[in-house]
Amino acid sequence: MVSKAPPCSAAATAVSSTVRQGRFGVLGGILKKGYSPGTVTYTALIKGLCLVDRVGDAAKLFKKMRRLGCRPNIITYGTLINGLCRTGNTGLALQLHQEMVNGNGGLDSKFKPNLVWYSTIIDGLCKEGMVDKAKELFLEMKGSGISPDVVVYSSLISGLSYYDDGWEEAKGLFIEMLDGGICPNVVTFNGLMNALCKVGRTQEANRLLELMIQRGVKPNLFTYNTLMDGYCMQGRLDDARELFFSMGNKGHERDVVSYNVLINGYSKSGRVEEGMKFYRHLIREGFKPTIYTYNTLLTGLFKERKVEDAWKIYDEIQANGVKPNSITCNIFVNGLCKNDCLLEALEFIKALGNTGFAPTIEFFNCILDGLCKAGNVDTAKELFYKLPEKGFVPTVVTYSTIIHGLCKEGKLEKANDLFLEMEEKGCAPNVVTFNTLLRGFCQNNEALKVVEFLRKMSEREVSPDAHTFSIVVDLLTKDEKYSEYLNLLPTFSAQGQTNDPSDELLRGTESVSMSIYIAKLPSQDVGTWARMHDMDIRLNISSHSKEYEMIAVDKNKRAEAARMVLFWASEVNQEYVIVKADYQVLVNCSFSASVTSVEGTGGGYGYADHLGGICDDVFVGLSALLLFLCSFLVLVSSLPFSCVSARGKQEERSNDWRNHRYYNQSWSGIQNSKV
DNA sequence: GGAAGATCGA
Repeated sequence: MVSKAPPCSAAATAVSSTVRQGRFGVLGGILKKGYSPGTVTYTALIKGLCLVDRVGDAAKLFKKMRRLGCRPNIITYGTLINGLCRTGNTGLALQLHQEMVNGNGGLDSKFKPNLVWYSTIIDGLCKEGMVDKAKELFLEMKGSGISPDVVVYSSLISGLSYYDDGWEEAKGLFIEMLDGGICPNVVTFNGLMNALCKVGRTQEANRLLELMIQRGVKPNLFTYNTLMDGYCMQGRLDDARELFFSMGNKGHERDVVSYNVLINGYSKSGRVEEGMKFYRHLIREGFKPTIYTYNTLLTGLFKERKVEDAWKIYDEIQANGVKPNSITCNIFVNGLCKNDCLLEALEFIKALGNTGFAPTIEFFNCILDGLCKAGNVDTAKELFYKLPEKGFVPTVVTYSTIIHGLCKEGKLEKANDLFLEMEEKGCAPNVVTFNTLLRGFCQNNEALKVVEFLRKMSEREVSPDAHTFSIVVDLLTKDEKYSEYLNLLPTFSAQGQTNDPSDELLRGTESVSMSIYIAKLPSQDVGTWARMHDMDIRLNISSHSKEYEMIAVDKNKRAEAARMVLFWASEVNQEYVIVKADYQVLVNCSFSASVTSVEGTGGGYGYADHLGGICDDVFVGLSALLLFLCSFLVLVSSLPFSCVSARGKQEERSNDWRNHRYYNQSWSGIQNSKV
């Protein structure tokens, strides 16, 4: 069917004005009267549907108009692309964009998108974390002769905060726009500050604040909330608090987000009581709490095992008319399971059924984990096998959870069987699955099994992570025969390794050293961790694995941080004795931090001397690890740090190592022991 | 004319 001439503009106007009110019956009326809608009418309808968030229907209508031979114009494309981007369907928007540029295989006319549409898609892509795609489009746009403006730059700069190292690129873009004569505005500054704060570079963010004031750009509420969150993430709660109270003086009243940020800071640092105080303050001041407020508080409460208080908060959510979301439900199910309130968790899920909330496989993963943690791995297995009947497809997480439960109870053979079963069913094991099994076998001193699974891992091209290394280190250091195992360790395939090997090596060694002492810390001692905020240490407590992960944000403070943590640990927990592995960590940290004056004797060397007295071959163990890392990277032929020295800024450090007597001594030891 | 920024879990 070919469309007739467009209907009279009066009809299109009627459609346009009524769709805005969401009255779509008008279209039916027009069709019944024998009018055939044209592009303008369709576009108006699509716009109306987008306005009331019925983007799916808008897309259907778009398809229909094309099927009926009515050609979309540039405004039709623009309207739909806008709607799709706004509702998190940027992938589809991108497809449309490409059709629009290429002319849909000759079916439709080609159009040249303008600045604002590029800006819309780039922003949408950034919001959905597809920053690489956004960068591609950015180049495409520049290639077609459109100069990006401050909005496009700002979108990209804030999008880059998705990546840990995004701040460097964000900074580059910032400089690029300055060079191009485009003035950054408050949004641009906020975006860059956020990228810096996300990785703990609050000092630089502060300098940026000064710069913006200098340039006459007035900071706003977003600026201060961003900075405050940066402080919180570093555990610098006192600074965050100070900023919170000083905001009023700077002419920016606090908003509910300011409260949320601070409450989140306290919750994450194991000081939920203080978070609660700010929550009460918020209510007293007449702010309306949001679901963020509650989710944050609940996370903190469950983390500190305050299940009763969590239920009280749940009542307050209802009382204050705030709508819980899927995150709230997840926090509850997870929190209850983790706090051994399995029955309550089941009740909770049952209650969710009445609210129309549909549990997902992730919910069952929580339940299964809860069952396993409570030592009911058999019940968990029963539930696990019932899931497919109910239409839930077990994921790699589901399998890994059960495998974890089995390993925990020493049922390693059954764990091994389930591994085979998951592969049979076509579910690919990931690094967590392997780590779980490896840990199980390590704890049982089954070195041959460890080697077998490392080999499987390499065959399936699953890249090991810091935990894998830490598990292997554990085996290497606790067993005298580590050099024998070392010869058995497979050489990992270089395929699938896209990262810069020297980067990987550095990350690997640093994470390993962290993991070692983390494993030795008293795991329930939240108070100790709270005292770390002066040290610029970002704390990430993973409730799932009940292990602590920490990153000293400032590399130069790592060694100091490690020392402090170890001594706190021995101070708080009388049973805690500093062992040789701890010294190893200190030495390793000192070197990796290039700190030269810890404990007076000169950084890592000082600890190395202590270490020498305790155990001469500790460095042999350390080098064994390095060698393992290197063989994994197929760098066996070169010295461990020769690849590192390729990076100019690490030159000094690698020399430190190579000249060090322990290092040389142990290196020759390893060379001899290698067949 | 339109487009951009901060807080929650796993």
